[in-house]
Amino acid sequence: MADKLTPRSENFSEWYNQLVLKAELADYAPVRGCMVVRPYGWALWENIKEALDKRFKETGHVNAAFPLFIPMSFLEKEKQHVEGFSPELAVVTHGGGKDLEEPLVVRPTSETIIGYMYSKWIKSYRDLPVLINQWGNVVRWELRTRMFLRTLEFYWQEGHTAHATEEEAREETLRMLDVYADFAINEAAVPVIKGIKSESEKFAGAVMSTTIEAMMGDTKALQSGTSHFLGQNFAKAFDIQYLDENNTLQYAWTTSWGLSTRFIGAIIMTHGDDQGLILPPRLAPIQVVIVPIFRKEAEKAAVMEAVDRVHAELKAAGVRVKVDDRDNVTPGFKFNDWELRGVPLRVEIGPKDVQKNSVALARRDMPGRAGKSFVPQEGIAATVQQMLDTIHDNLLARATAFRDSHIFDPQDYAELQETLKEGWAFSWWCGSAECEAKVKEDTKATTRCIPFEQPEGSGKCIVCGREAQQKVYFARAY
RNA sequence: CGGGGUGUGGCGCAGUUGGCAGCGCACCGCGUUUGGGACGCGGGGGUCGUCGGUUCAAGUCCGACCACCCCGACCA
Repeated sequence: MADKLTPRSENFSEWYNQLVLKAELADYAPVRGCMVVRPYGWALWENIKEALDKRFKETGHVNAAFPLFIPMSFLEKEKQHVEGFSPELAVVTHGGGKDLEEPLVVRPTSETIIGYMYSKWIKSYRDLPVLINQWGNVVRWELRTRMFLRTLEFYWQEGHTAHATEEEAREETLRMLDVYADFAINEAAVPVIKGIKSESEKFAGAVMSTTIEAMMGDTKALQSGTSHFLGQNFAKAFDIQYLDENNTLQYAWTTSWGLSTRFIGAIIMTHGDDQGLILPPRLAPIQVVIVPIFRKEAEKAAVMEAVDRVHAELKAAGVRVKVDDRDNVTPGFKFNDWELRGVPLRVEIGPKDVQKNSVALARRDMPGRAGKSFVPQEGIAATVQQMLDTIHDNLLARATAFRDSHIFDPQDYAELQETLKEGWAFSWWCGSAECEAKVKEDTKATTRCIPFEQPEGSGKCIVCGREAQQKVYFARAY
């Protein structure tokens, strides 16, 4: 169950794969490219869902559920959309033992079917805005798959909104990107950069795509959430029209935004170390594990009394806590086991602690002796909660420092190529697709985003040397 | 779809010249252990990826197929 994990520094990719399996987040399914999300992984996803859902509700959104099957013809109504998605569609041609009249696409995303419904529901400016989110699964027939990062089927949330004006829809797009960034930073301790996708990187059918980009432990970039301004593209394709105050027929303006189980990959690759997973305290399914330690039966009663008392106290304070009372493995084994699983804080209670009315605390973000401290049982709940916050802050600070120390400002194209082997480049870019394509061809790195935060002035494009008005992040990406 | 690799108890693997299918881990039982991955003894578990061929005899040789993993072109 818990034999040695390949060190992260030795082989990042192998480390990731082993970790997902050993920490029991997920397992391979009998179908290529599909995964089973195991209870521990799903509990993590449930906490992600909860944190996001709360934010969606606070910003006025409601949940609904749209069907898994979409008529093939719907996908074809928006030109860019069908071009973008047709290579990766799963199509159902049979049902109930018969050929279907029209093939059904297993949704790769739901803009089309939701657009169709919105055209039925929206008649007047009084019906707007429509702010609906859906939690569900989608299928994209990817060629190359990896657990959580890219699987044929994945779980996500997709928000779909319709507005009376362009301005309002653009505001919504940015508002939800802010929600994602707030979630990533304050719940997952994953630092992200907000920005706009280039034309070649944007969502099929969008006018503008925005993204939060995070740097993984191997310095590759991961798009961790996206929010799209769809203009009137889908409104025109699906005839989403309303009468305005002046009794004039207008097309609505729509947005969509999504964050998927891929984010679990972001958490793993941002925080994990050679010992295994490190889960951010606010999302961890188990925030604190209590390991009882005793030699003889005589010691057991006193130790367990203290364990039960601390357990009850933490539970009452709302801490997600588990007592590891397995009697077939040693405490040493348990330490390693829970470290592998990324539990942020461990409480050890043994005979010495019973004597001194103390417990040993071991924080996961600081392995070994450095992360151990001995604290009184008195006021344990407050101590633990404070420690969980400290761990969150430390994880965020550490990840931010790592990222910032791997973002470079190359001075010429040769330097850019070198830079992209060991981090990101933040460079002036003229905006042309040719320059973007050249970098991709030479380095495999793509533009990740044009960040909202831009320096003053202008510069020369790192590729072609022409005048450039904006800086962009180049990086190898997942 | 191109390149590489692997299919043998749950997992990781060994299996020589074709001749009784093995080892480690995990699992079950008992006992001793328990503050950083415990130990002893005793157990259970396999139509060797599939199909076909060669042979007295195939995990092993030959052929075909299938699956999965890794690396590339596309993507949340």
